[in-house]
Amino acid sequence: MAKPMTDLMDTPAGHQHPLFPLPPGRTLDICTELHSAILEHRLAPGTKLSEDEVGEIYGASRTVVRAALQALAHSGMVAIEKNRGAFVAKPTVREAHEVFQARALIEPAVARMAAEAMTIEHLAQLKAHLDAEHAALHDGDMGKALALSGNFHTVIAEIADQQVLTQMVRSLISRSSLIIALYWKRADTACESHSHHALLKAFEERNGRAAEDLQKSHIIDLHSGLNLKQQPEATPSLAEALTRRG
Amino acid sequence: MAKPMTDLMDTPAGHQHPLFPLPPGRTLDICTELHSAILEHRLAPGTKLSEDEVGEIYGASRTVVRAALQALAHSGMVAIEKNRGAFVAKPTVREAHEVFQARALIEPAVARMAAEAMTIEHLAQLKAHLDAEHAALHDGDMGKALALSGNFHTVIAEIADQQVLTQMVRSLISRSSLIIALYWKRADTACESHSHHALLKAFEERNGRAAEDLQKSHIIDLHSGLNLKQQPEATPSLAEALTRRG
DNA sequence: TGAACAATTATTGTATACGATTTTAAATTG
DNA sequence: CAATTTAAAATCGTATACAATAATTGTTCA
Repeated sequence: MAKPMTDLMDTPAGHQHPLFPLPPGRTLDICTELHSAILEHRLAPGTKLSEDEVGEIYGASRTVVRAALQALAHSGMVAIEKNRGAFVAKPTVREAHEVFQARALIEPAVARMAAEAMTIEHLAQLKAHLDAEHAALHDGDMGKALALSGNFHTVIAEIADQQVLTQMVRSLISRSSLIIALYWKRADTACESHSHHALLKAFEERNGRAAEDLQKSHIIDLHSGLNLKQQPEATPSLAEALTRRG
Repeated sequence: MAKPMTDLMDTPAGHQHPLFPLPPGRTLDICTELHSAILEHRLAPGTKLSEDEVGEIYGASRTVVRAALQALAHSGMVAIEKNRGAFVAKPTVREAHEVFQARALIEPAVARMAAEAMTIEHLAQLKAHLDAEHAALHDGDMGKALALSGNFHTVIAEIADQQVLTQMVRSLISRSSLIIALYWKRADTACESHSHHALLKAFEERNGRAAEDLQKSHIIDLHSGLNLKQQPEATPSLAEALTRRG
């Protein structure tokens, strides 16, 4: 099944990062760093990302920080407002619905493709992922566990060997992390683990149809675990002030 | 059916362009301009986009041009290579397949949603679109006709009132334009018109299922109209040299 | 006391300058 | 004459400086 098409990217710009269309450099480093921080819920939605501040933290000039922030804006993780600056994005209720509707459309199909392309190495990779997630949960590192949980979905897309869809899934997962930070109502974050293990079982059996159905149910379940009846915060300015100078 | 949810974007950064997450300004202007030029096949894939050159054309500094080029890179229309500069993207055969696979997955579902949300005004909008396309074709303005043909798909996504999916469709359509520029083998570009008219009929009948099926067939047909057996050009350097100093 | 207004501060938008890298072309040599 | 080396030119990566805009603070007046 594994065709000799080993090179993933034979475009002239084949050296750039899969997550951001940027050449290697400090710009990409800052992107990756901020991206991880957001995925691990170390940066709350609405947090101001001052160019000077970020630049001082990472020892970079405003020029490169600006490029990083704009890159994150294109991924939907950062909102840039004219003459006001960049903020960690705060998805609306509507966007939350749309993101999970899109996931329910795309990810089941991707899971089916992944099941058909699954190799022993891929299965081991997914198992390691679940183990790492379990370990993080055991250590009480909720942020890391959540980031790994989201990354599980991205890895599935990578296994499906569909770069275009992988990029879409990545963006949707990242935004889902912000949505969960704002709207998650359940206390049990470990419930995901069950779905992921079930998915793994379908993958082991190379059962594309089962993987598709499980993934669809899983995403609908995640969607239903959100409290999307109200705005995220009644007093956003106050909360922002508190989170600002924690 | 038309709910009172009139505001499309109630996020704090609600003033930015739907196509690029950029605040209004010259950066967005240059983005829009280059984007149109690429969609109308006035800029060929592989064309070098020198920062100085573009900046001189639009009377802007390199700073703003860079931001525009990076924005286009995030949409997949431009490839940036380290220390070499920006080029109009040249999708590979693999990417061409993936883009149309993604379209075949997403756009039929979007068409179904659009059919369910269709109003009289939307139908008039779509009709006007087809008329404009027909007029452009009659005037021999192939580039404009092609851009309008692609835009037809985007408008459907807008009617479906799904911003997240609309952004994805937009990106896929833009890349499709580049793919068609490189790999299209049929001479009859007007054949699309038939499919679009058939879609319009399904929309008029508010037949979601029919719209979904028609859209899927249409995209598969477009995919099959590509010559994806070979690399786009045997002597790319020559062609690039010609387009460079036209 | 509270609201409206004005001056200050801080932050972003843009332009320009300098260093690093690549490309191109000329010059040299076998 | 062709291939290689070397030097020049062009282009990009980054930093910094200045201008424009928004936020803040302090003041004044009702």
